[in-house]
Amino acid sequence: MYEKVETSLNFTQREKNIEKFWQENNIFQKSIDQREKNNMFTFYDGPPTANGKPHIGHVLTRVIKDMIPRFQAMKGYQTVRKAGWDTHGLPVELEVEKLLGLDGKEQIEKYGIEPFVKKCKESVWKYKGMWEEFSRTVGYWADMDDPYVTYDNKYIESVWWALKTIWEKDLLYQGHKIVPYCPRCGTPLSSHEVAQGYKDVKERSAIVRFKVKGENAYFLAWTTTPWTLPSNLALCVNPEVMYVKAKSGDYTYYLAETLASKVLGEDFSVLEKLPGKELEYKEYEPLYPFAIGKIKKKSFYVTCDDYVTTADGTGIVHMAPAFGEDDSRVCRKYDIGFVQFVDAKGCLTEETDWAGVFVKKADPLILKDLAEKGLLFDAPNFEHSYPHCWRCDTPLIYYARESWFIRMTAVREKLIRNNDKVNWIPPTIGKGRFGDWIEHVQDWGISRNRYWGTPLNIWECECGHQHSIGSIDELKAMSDNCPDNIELHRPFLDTVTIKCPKCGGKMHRVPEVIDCWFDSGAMPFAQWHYPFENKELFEKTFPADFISEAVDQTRGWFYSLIAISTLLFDKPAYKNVIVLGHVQDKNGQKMSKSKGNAVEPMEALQKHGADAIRWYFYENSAPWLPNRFHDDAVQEGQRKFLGTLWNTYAFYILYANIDKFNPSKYELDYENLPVMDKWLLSRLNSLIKSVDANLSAYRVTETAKSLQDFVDELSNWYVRRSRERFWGKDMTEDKINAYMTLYMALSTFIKLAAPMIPFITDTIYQNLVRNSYTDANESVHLCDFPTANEAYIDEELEKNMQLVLEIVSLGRAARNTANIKNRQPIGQMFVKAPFVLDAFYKAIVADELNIKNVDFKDDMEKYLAYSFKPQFKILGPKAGRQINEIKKVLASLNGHAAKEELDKNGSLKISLSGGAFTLVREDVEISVTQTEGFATETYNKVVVAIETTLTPELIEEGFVREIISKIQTMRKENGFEVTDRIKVCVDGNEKIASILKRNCTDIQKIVLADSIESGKLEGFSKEWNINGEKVILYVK
RNA sequence: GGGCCUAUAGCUCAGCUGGUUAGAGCGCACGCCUGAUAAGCGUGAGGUCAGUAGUUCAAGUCUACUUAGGCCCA
Repeated sequence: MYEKVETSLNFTQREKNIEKFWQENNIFQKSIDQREKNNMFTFYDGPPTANGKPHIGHVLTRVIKDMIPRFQAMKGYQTVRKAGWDTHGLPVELEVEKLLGLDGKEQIEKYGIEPFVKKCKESVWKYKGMWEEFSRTVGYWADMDDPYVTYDNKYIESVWWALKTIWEKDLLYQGHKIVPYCPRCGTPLSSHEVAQGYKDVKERSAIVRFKVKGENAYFLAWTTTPWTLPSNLALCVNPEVMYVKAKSGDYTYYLAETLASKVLGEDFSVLEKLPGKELEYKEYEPLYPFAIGKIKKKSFYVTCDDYVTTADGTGIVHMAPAFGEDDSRVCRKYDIGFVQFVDAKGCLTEETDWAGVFVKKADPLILKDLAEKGLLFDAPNFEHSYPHCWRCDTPLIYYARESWFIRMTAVREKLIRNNDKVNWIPPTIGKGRFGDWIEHVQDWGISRNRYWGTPLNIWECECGHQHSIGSIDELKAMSDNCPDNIELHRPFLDTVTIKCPKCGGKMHRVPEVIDCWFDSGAMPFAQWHYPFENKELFEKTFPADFISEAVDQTRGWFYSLIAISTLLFDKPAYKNVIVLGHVQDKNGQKMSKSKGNAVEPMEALQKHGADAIRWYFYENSAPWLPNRFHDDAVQEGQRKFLGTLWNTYAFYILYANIDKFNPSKYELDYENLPVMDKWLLSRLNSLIKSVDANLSAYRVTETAKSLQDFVDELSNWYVRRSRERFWGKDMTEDKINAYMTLYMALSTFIKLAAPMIPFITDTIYQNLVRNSYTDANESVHLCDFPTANEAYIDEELEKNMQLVLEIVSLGRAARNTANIKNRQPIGQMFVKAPFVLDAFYKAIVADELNIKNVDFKDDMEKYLAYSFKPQFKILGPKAGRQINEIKKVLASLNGHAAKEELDKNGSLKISLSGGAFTLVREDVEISVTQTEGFATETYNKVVVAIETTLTPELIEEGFVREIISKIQTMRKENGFEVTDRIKVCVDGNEKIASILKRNCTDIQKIVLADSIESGKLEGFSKEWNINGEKVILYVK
C-alpha cells in the first residue's frame, strides 16, 4: 500500500523531511561512493566568502552548480564536489577594521598585526552557519564537512609551490603599478573602494605648449592634472587620427584636426595634414629640467597608442609614467624612463621647485609658472567626476607603487590556445568578453601591501639576491629561526629569515601579501594540497569537467583559474563553463540593500520551497541572461509544473490504493497495450533521449521546457483521456495496462527530473517506488539515469497524436464559434489535414469533441472558400519589386476559379501592369477563409468543419449529458465518496423526467445510482436550469 | 571615458540563416469542461518589436547613431 497523498501543495514542509532523510542516511556520500572510482566527473566549486551573507544570486549559482553534477552522478560518474571558502583579502580586512574601529594602515599596525590577523581569521566564519543552512535548504550537494579553506597552511603551501614554479620560469618580477592611492591614508584603494567615492569637481585643466625640437612649432597637449607635468617624459598621439600643423597668430601648433577649431578658434591656417603615426618619435624640449640626468633611457618624444581620443582636449596627451595606467603602459612599450616627483604623502619632491607642496595645491602654482614662461596655451575650467577617498574625502591620485607582477604577456599565446579548448556557455563570452580580454592580457599585478593574505614567498638579501621558498620544509631547511609550528601568515613569517645562498647574509621576506584571486585560481591543486599530497587524485580531477559562476567572474575566477593552469600546466582548468546572468529585481534593477529591493534568499526559500525556486531559474530563461526575480513568477512555475506533477502522482496513488494495485506483481505487456499507452511510452522514451542529450550538452532551459511539456501532456491528455479506465470495479487487463503505463511514466519521469527538482522527486520516489519494490534504491538520487528504450519510440504514433491534439483544439474553437457547448453531441465533422488518421485516432477526436462522425476529406470546397497570398520566401527573389502588385492581384481573385485553374494546369496566370506573370503551386499560399452552414476553423495546414444543425436525437443526448453532469456535481457537493451508491429523484419538469426515464439504464450506470424515480422527494435537493428547463433533482 | 550584454503584450519570456496577420505562459473579460487537479479548453481585449536614420521588393531580425538598464575595466 502507498501512503495517502496530501493534495495540499505544502512543499516546504515536505522538503524539510527530505532534507532530514538525506542527512540521516548520508545519501550524498552514497551517491559518490557507489560509483566507479576511475570514472570521474569533476566539478570545481568557486569559493564564496563566509563573511558576507548569501543573497538571491547565490541561489541561481548553487542550483546550476548542483544540478549538473547530480545528473552526471546518476549517469554513473563519481562526482567529487568539495566545497570551499575564500578567506583572504581586503574586504575581510575592511570588515575587521570597522569592527575594531580602526582607520587605515597606521592604526592597524599600532593595534598590532598579530591580533588583527587573528580577528580576520575569525571574521571569515561569521556567516558560515548561515551559508551551510542556506546550502542545505536549496539542496546544494557539496562536501561541506571537509572544505578547502584558502587560509589553511596546507593550502598556502600549495600556492607557494605554484608561485615558486612561476618564479623559476622567470615569470614573476618586480615593477611599477599605477594604483588609485589616498595620499592621506598612505594606502592604495581597491577598485571597489574607489567606486564609492566619485564626485563631480570643477578644476582647471591645462593646454601646454611643448616646443618641437629643431622646428619652430609646438605640440599642444592637454592634461587635467597639471601637477603631473613636472614628471612629464613623453607625449602620445593616436596613430589613426589625422593631425594638422596649423598657424595661429605667431605660433605654429600640432594638434588633432577635428579639435583645431575648438582649441584655436576660427583664425588659423592649416600648413600640413598628417596621420598621428607620422608624428611618432618626433622629439620635443622638456618643460622642466628636473628629470634631466635622472633618467638614462631616451625620453621626451611622441609615442603612439590608440587609447588617445579626440573627445576633448587636443588629441595629444602628456605622459607621466608614474601617474597613469595608460601612461605607464605606453612608456613601458616605448622603453621610456621613469621619474616620480611626488612622495607617498602626495607632496612634490625636492627635485622640483615646489618641494613639500600637496599636489592639488601645486596645480595653480605650476599653471602660473608655465604662463610666465609662455608655455601655457590655455587653462580652461573643466568639470569631471573624480575619485575621493571614501574614508577621509581626500582626492585620490593615481600613483606608481613598487609591485610584483606575473608576466602573463609571455604566455598570451598559450592562454588563447587554452581558452579555445573551453566550451563556453554561451559561446559569445568565451570569444567576446573573455577572449578579447586575454587577447589584450596585461601582466598580473599580484602583490598587495596588506596584512591578511597569502604572504608572497620571496626572501630578499641586502646583497640583492632574491629567493623564492616553495614549501614549509624548504623554509625550515634554509632558516635557523623558523618555529616548528610556523603559520604561513603575517606577522609570523615576517620574522623568519633565511641564509643567503649567495653571500651568506640574512634574507628577509618581502612585506607583500598576494592578490586573493591567485588563491582561488589555485584551487584545482591547492584544495588537495598538491603536489605534497594527493598527486593521483589531482591528476584525475584536473581539468574540471564543469564549473559555473556569474558573469562578473569573467575577469575574476574564470580568469585566475585559466591563468594559473596555463602558467603551471599549460592546460585550461575547466572544459565546460556555464556563465550565469545576474539576478535583478522585478524592474530589471540591480538588487541592493540601499535600494531596499533585495530579496532575502532564506525568506524566499521558506515561502516557495527550494524546488519552486530552482525550477524558476532553470525554466525562466537562458541562464546567462539577467533574471528578474519576484514572487509571482516563482509561483507560476510551481503551480504549472510542480503542482501538475504532484496531482498526477496523487491521482495514481488514490486509485492504486483503492485497487490495492502493486506494479511489482505485473509485467508491462507492451505488445498488447492500447495505442494511448503506447503513445505515452513513446513520448516518455523520446523525452529520456532529449533530456539526456540536453543535459549532457549543458542546455538547461531546453531540458526544463521539455520536462514541463511532458508533464502537461501526461496530466492533461493521457490521464484525462484515460481516467475512466481506473474507475471500473474489476482489475481488468485494460486497467492493469493503464496502471502499469502510468506507473512507468511517473517513476521514470521523477528520475529524469531529479537533478533539477531533487526534493519533490525524492518525496514521490519514497512512496511511489519504494512502496512498490522492496529492493528499490534508497533514494531517487542513487538511481541510474534512465536510458531510452528505442523499441518504445514510435515517431509515427507521436506525429499522429500531435495531429489529434491540433484537430481537437480546432474542433473546440469551431464549437465555440457555433455556440454549441461540449455536452451537446454533434453529428458530423470533416477534417482536411496533410495526412489521414485511422479509426482509432478519429475515435479519440470524436469522443473528445462529442461528435458522432469524424471524416477526412480532401475536397472541402463545399464548406469553404479559398484565398491566395504570395509565398514570399519563394516568390520574393523571383518577382522582386513586382511582388507587392502580385499580392494585390491575388487578393482580388475568385478563389474557387483560381484554385481550379491551379489544380488543372499546375500553374496560375495573372496579369500585371508590366505584363502576364505565371505562378506555380509553390509560389502561393492558399488559405481558407469562409464558412457556409458549417462552422470551420483552420490552423497551419489543418482545416476542420463541424455540422451545426442538430437532430432531436442529438438534442436528447445533450440533455442526458447535462443531467449526468448535474447529478455528478451534486454527488460531489454533498460529500459522497467516489464509490458510494445513490438514489436519484426528479421533480418539477415533465420533459426532464421523461428523458430520465428513457435513458435511465445509462444514467444509473454512470452516476452509480440504484434507482431513478420521479415524485419521490428524498435526500439533498437542488434546482437546476438545464438547457432552459427548470427542474429539481434529489440525491440520496 | 572604453569594451561587452540587454530592451518584443500589463508581467515573464520565445521569435532559426531578413519573407508580410510578431508567438507562448501568467494576468484580465466572456464562455466551456471537470468525481485527481490550487488544473484544463476556447474566444476576446492588450504591441509605434526602446528611438532615429539607412540597406532591401521585404527589417523585430542586418548596419550606424541615440536612449535606458546591467556587467567588467578606467
